[in-house]
Amino acid sequence: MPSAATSSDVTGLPGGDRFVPDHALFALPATEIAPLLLGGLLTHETDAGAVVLRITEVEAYLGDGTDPGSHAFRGPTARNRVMYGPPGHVYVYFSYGMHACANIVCSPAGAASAVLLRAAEVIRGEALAQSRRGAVPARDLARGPARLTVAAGIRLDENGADLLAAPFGLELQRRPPEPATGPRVGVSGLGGGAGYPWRFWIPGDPAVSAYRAATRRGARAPRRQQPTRD
DNA sequence: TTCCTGATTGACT
DNA sequence: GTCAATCAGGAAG
Repeated sequence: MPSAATSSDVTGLPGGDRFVPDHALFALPATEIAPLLLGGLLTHETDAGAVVLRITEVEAYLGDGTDPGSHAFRGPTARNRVMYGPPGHVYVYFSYGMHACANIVCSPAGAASAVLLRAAEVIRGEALAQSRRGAVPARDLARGPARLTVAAGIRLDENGADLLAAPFGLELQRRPPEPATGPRVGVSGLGGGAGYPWRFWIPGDPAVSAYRAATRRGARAPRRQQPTRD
């Protein structure tokens, strides 16, 4: 169990038996860290103010070469180098040409495991999150990995930042809720399906993203061709 | 160097 | 339910 003994209450929110984890906790494998994050409070502060999220859904990705769904499956690259760094830091990556998604680096440095933050509930800074996300229902503000980063104001240039130091902050529940588990969302091939039930969420929580299996886009319109001159 | 794929989302039918 | 937007990473040649 983590050594942090007292709840310094970085969020100032009342209630809950919570503690501030230290970096040593994140040296555990991602599959062990992931369920511990459920119900935890993630704070991110910018000049515009702070947003506090209650984490409702996460996914674990291993970097030991056995997880084909992991960005680290093929070894270190410029993009995933943060995954190979010290645990307890934030790995933010650019996805689908338009979205940023946030992970927490787990396991000892070099192991390249991470936990993807898939969904959360905004419990403080709702107006700020609304200003970033537009007029959407409160439960949808951070329901989805890209939505979560937008609502919290997490930027790509914060890739590699320490999750346990400003502008971030994290409090975990001493007794996290019993998680539901299932296949990871959008992970195709061997990395998805029942063989990798490393998606964890709070059962019945409205701020959990909908499951979407990996989709292949074989029927998509032809890609833009180089213009032909004639 | 070229081309395809993807840990997504929101608009549209 | 389907589909397009958009770009970095990585495989293939």
